[in-house]
Amino acid sequence: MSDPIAFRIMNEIGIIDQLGTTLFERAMPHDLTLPQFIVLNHFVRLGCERTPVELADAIQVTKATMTSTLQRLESKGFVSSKPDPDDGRSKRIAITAAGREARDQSIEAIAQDLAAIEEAVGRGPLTAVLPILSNLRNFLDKRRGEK
Amino acid sequence: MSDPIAFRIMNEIGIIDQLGTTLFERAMPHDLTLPQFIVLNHFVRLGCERTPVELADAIQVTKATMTSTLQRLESKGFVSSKPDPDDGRSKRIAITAAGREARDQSIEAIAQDLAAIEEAVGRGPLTAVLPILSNLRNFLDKRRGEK
DNA sequence: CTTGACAAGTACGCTATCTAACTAAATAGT
DNA sequence: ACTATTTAGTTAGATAGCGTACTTGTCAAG
Repeated sequence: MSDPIAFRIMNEIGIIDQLGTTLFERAMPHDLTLPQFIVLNHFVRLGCERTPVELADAIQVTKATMTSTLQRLESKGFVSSKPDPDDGRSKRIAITAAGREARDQSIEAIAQDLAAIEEAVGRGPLTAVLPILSNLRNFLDKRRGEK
Repeated sequence: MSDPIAFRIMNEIGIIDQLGTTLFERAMPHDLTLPQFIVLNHFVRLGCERTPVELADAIQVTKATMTSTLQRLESKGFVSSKPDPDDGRSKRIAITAAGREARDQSIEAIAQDLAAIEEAVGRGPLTAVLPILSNLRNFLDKRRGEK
C-alpha cells in the first residue's frame, strides 16, 4: 500500500529542494538565483580560474546549462571570461570583485535561514543525515554515467 | 572555512533531486515527467476528484504551476476536467483509465531504480533519514507561509 | 599530412518553476 | 442590497534544467 522507502525519500527531497530554493532566492541580493550563487560560491571556495566544463562537472549540471548560467553571471558583471590561450575550443572563467562581493552579501542574506534550519531540525540529526545523503548522491551520479 | 551544515545538506539535496529526476524521467513511458507522474500517483493513492488548488497544496507547487501540469496531462488524456457544479470558479479534476494505466507502468519502470537505491544506501539509513527530512520539509513549508 | 574520432562550447526546443497581474466568482460587512 | 475582500484559475515573463544537434578546435592513427 505505502510507497517504497526510497520513493518517499526522493519525494521529500524534491519538495525540500523546491521550498529551499524559493526561500533562499527571495533573500538574495542582485536578483541572484541559487544556481548563480552556487557558481560564485564555488569560485570563492576553490579560487582560480575554471572552464565551463569543469564548473558543470563540479555542480552536476550539463555544460549547456552552465553556458546559460555563466552568460547571466557575466551580464551582471560577476564573472569574466577569456579564451584559453592553450586550447582554442575552451574558455577560462573567473570571478570578479563585484562577484565576490555579491557572493558575500548572499552568504549573509541566507545565514539567518540556515541558522533557523539548524535550530529547527537540530545539529545532531543534520550531521547524521549528511553522510547518507552523500552516499545517495554518489550512487545516483555513478548511475547517471552507466545507464 | 567549511560551509554550515545546513548549507551542505541543502546542497546535497539539490543535486540528488536533479540526478534523481533525470534518472526517473528517462525510465518513464509516455514521455511522462516526474511532476506529471506525481500528480497521477496522488490520484491513485487518494482516489476521487480534486481541485487544482488542492493538488497544488498537496504537491507543494503554486497553482500556476499546477495549471500547466494539468494542461499537459489532459492533453495526453490522463486526467479529465469538468466545471464544479457548486462553485463557478472551480474545477474538478479526475484521473482517467489511461492515466491510471500510465501511472502503473511508470511505477513498474522506476521500481528497479528504487530497488537499486535501497540496495546501495541501505534500508536502515533510509529509514533513519526519512523522519528528519519530513521535519525539514515541514519547517520550510511553515516558513514559506510566514515570510 | 590527412582523416576520423573526440572534446568544448553554443543554440534550440521542451517542461517546470516562480512571481505578478489579471478575470471571474463567491463571500463578508455594512 | 451593494460594496469590498477573498479565492480559483489562467496568463505572461523570467530562469533553470535536460537532450539533441551543430560548430569549431584538438589529437591520434594511418
